[in-house]
Amino acid sequence: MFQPVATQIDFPAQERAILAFWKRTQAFNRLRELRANAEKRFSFIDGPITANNPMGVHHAWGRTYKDLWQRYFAMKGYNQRWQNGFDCQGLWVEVNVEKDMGFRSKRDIETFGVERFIRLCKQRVLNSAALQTEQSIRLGYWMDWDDPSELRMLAEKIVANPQEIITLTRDGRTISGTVEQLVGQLGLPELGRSYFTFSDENNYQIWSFLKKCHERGWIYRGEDVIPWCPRCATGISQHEIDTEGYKDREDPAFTVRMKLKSFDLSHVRWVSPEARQKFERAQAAFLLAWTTTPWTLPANIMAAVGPKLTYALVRQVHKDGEVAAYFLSNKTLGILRGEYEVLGEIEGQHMAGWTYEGLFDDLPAFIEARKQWQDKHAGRDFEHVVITWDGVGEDEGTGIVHNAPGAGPEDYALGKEHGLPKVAPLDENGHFLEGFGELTGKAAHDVPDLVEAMLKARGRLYRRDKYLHRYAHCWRCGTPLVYRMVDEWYISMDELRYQMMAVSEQINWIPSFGKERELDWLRNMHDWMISKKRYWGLALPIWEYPDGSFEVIGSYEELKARAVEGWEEFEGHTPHRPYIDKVKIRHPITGQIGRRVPDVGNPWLDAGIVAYSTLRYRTDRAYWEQWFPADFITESFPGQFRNWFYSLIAMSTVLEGRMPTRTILGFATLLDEKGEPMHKSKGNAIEFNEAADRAGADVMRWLYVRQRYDDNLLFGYNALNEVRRQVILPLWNVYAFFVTYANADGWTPTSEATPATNLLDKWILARLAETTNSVNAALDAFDARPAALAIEKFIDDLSNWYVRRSRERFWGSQMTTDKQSAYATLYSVLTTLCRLLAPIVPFISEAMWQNLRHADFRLEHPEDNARLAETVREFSVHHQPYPQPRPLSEEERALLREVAIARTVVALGHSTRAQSKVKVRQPLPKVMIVADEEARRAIRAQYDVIADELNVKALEFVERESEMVTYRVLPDLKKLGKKLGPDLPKVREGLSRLDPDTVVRAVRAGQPIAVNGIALQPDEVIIQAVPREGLLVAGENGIVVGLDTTLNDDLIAEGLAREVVRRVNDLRKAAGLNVSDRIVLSYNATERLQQAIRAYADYIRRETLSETLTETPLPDGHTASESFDGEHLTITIKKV
RNA sequence: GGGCGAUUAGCUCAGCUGGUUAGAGCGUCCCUCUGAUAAGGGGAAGGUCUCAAGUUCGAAUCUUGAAUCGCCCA
Repeated sequence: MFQPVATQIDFPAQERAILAFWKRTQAFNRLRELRANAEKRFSFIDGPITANNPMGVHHAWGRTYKDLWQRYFAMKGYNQRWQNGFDCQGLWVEVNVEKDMGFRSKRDIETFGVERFIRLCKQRVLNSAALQTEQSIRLGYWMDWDDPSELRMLAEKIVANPQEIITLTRDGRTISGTVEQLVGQLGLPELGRSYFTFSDENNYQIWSFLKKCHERGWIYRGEDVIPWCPRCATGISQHEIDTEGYKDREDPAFTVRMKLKSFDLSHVRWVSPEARQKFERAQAAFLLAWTTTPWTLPANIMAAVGPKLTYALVRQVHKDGEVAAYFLSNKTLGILRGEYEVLGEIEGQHMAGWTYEGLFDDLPAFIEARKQWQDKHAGRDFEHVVITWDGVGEDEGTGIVHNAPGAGPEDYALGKEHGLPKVAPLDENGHFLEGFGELTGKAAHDVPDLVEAMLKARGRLYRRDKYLHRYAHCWRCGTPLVYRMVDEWYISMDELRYQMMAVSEQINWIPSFGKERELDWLRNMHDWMISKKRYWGLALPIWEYPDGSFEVIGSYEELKARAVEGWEEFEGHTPHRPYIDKVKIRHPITGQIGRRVPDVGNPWLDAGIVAYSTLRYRTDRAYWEQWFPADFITESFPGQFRNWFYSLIAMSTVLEGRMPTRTILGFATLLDEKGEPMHKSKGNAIEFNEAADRAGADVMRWLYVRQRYDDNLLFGYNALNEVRRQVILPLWNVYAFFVTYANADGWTPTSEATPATNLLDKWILARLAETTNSVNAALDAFDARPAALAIEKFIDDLSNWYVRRSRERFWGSQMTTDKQSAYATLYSVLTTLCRLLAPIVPFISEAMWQNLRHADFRLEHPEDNARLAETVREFSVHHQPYPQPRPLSEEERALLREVAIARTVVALGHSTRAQSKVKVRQPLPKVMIVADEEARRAIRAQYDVIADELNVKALEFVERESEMVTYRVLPDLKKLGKKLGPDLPKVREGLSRLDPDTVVRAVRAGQPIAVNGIALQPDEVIIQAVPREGLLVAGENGIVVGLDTTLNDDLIAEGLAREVVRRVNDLRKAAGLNVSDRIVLSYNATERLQQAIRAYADYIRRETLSETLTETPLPDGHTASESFDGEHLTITIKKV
């Protein structure tokens, strides 16, 4: 006996029961044991999930793929590592801890204490990891998970007392150490389970990578002007400003007047001689420069003009009587206020070298800058000068760009190029430094009004406008960025770039455009900025000496050997600030004392090293060799070309010059059902837990798996419900159907396989083999969608054809050979299907498997679970071998074609019935079919099935086709187009005039046809059969089906009998009877109906499991009364 | 500013190298089956294929331009 199966089932509840079953039986550990000694290995490396917040439904998408292929290869017998990863270090953790603690700046952290702050960061990571672990388990994701309660215990203790000695157990072994030490060992061989990028090994492995870069001369300290987040007080690297970093923002646009000091008018084309005189009478000449970042104006050094642009010289008389001359691009005159007069024109290239009075030369910062400049340049001063730059446009502004080399990246490069000084106005919090007068201490984005007032006081403001543009914001905290001149550490890409491109070429990118994207990124990327002026992260292993030289330390051991100071304070701690900062080293030659640069590392270093750090590259090279490179990695595409994929490839290229993975699968972005990004603040976000509770993990997984990789996934409950209805429910219903009848018949699986003789059985087994082949091929190619679609089609065939057509075979009370065969076939199909489905929908496949294979063990009973795990070695569906592909026999292929044709005929028949409004319940004398020889063979073979489906007494092939169809003869355009060209319309027209029947006869006889003097070969025309009125044609096979709707009394009576059967069975259902319950039936009916019931009494009794059928009213029982087809019927049933 | 891609039914998308009547799923409406019943099946309505010009016997498909929207990079 199987456990009874409910058709109305709460799938999420069932999933929770399966999770409990897996936990009690340690099903995952059994799988690891079963595969531990396998020769074949499938190496998957997990891209670490940011351990910062709960997991979202977008994470579940990628994690479904990760689980899918790990399970698939496990079933195929491959050994695996099953290691999940958490990304732990970096600004995102700091930002959240700051938020929790109410910190507003780095100073708050310093006041609070860096050491305590780092502990809070570790705590947040551990708590998030615990939550994400629980959620991943809920998704059905099988990994070597940590115990969430252990992680929470560590999280609590890492703050309470990191030096407490504790003991953890693993497989009966105990491992002791301080909390801090053990946290630093998470994921390492001793403790196992998920890797954490904050682990000691991960950090030290990056050290050795950086040392290797340094040995090649690629590490350098560079001064640059970079995007800077004033809140986080750190640089934001090029890698991090992705499109999400840009947001619309309104800024003030200032047009300022820069008063010219020296200029050369010899190239000016004056509009008239008077114009020149007018210019000379003006009080002053100005450049009109434009900017949308007014806070950079106090750092202005230069003004740039486009060398090829043409500038107009205009004269304006202002209200206060000032007569001024202005230079601005002649395409931007619209920016001028009031009346103006154009005096002349000059090319930008002739303006180079002109000088102007600085806007803020009176500020102490400028006075100081001049002093320093003069000290360096033998007393020579610098001038504010006009330079030319191709980057100047005239679509907006004035065609003259103000330039502040200390406050903009292009400006910085231009300043360098022209040998001009840089005035850096901002401190690390984005506030003005000393020497900027009233501006000092104010935030860059807060000063427009002040700058406006200062410019006005100096007579330099021309106008102020509002300007809406896309502006870079901090990707973590959303603060608008500034540009700031700083020292940062870089890895030079000069050589590495090309090596990385070569490595990227070797990788199989899915979808294939991924490779081009990565190569494009590599071609264009700047040197890799690896430093961050923060606290929580990789301690950059760079020790600097007072003379500016530096060394890179490659390991813990090396540092220990080199340490001359502070080692005692550091020892026993993870390599994080502040302890690591205590360690000092001595320069081997100069003897100077070096201290570590305070910077931490770019977090992508942490994630990129995992192909080495988690595979024991430093400690167990043989192990590494076994698992490197990965066979497969997968992450969401957007962003990862510059992030994880990039850093993974970079580090592997440096360390080994090899690809880190053979295949990279990328997929698009998850959006809400309307196609909009999910945001908590927008209220359209769906929490993972909520989705799992409402829809179930299997349903979610199916939605993910059937998604196209390069399309965004529009995720929502409608889509989920669709999957449930189309895939999960039909599957479950077939299973429930099987169990219901098998139990009613007392059927149990036998070991000997009975060869299928019934055509339906043979057919569904062939379909299963066909499906198995497609699914294997798709999954081998890491192509999830075709696998899901093939299974969907199979489930549909199973449910809507095999089971529907086989139903009657399960009904009789006797156990016949055919019934035996039907049970055996359906059982075999279901158990194979469970295995086929297992990697995609691990829960429902397990639920079905356990009942089909281990019905004696109750899933919900812990004692049964224990007994099962003891007695059956491969007790879970996930321990089973995956269904293997096999070639189909010729007979099977023929059968598949045959059924396809039969189903076409049925579909056409149903369609004609619908059109003629004769319901299927009413038997009809015959259908007439036009079909070619192959189709006729198929139809004959499936005669009974078709007749029954269509409820007709006979199928009849129509010999004289003209009874049912007329013909249309068309030219085969593909063939004739090339051959005839412009003559085609003539032939086309001519052909349409010929008698179709004559043409058909000729074509069938293989004779050419003459059309307007051109001979067409038989294969150059296409003959279409056009069904006559009331008939239908199937396009592909040219099959035409017509219905004979003539009725006689007998057919009508039979139709009425079927109505009665249906209504009785409705009543049975309404009365809550079992399908096998027997009843007594009484009725009262109008005349014609009464006669029909009498005539078909046996049939009705049989179809309703009625032992008696009488007109004597039953005293009690369930009664229904209905009218149909002009008749009236009252029935009463009673269970016996 | 540069590069790439997209624009097809109310919605989400197919439509290969030009070819005869442009498809699917969802949604809507109608019908229907019923020992799977909080399902299943069938049918219908719905499209100037973003716009304009060109190439061609023939253009959703190729070319050019425009518009709009994405993505990537400055």
